[in-house]
Amino acid sequence: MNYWLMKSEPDVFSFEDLKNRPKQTEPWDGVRNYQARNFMRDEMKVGDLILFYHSNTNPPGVAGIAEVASAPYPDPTAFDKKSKYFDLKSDPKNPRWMLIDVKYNADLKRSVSLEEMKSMPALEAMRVLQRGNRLSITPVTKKEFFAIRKAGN
DNA sequence: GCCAACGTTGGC
DNA sequence: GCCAACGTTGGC
Repeated sequence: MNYWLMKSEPDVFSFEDLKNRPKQTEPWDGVRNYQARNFMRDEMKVGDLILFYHSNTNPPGVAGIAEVASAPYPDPTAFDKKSKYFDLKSDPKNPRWMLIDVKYNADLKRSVSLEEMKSMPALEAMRVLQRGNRLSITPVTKKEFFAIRKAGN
């Protein structure tokens, strides 16, 4: 079992949006960063738990818990000329962009803000708190995951 | 809206 | 293969 943090701008797709989906599941499309893709393609397994993080909002922070709900498969938006994520260079026979489905897992009683995360000793080495970090998907240690879940419950 | 950080692109 | 230019991310 691995643990992850995934960023989303709540104006675009929020934790509540995920919860309100008919199957509480959403394909994590539009990722166009190779490191993030590699995590989805090579390392994320069904049942892995995810800290669903709201970025570009006030305040930023972890809004809830999600889980990995599928094996990796090609991102269909890469082949859709009308999509803003269309990628001419992604060959359907050899897809460049892979994704997994993300599913609602559990609410937190309250969000855990970035500011609060920065104050928690258990999160000192957490990747998303390091300076200049922009990666939208990052691995999280078990200790970090449970420290945040506990703070929000 | 600013801007630091950082990934990608493309000329050479 | 270098690196300048450019685009994006995301906190503030």
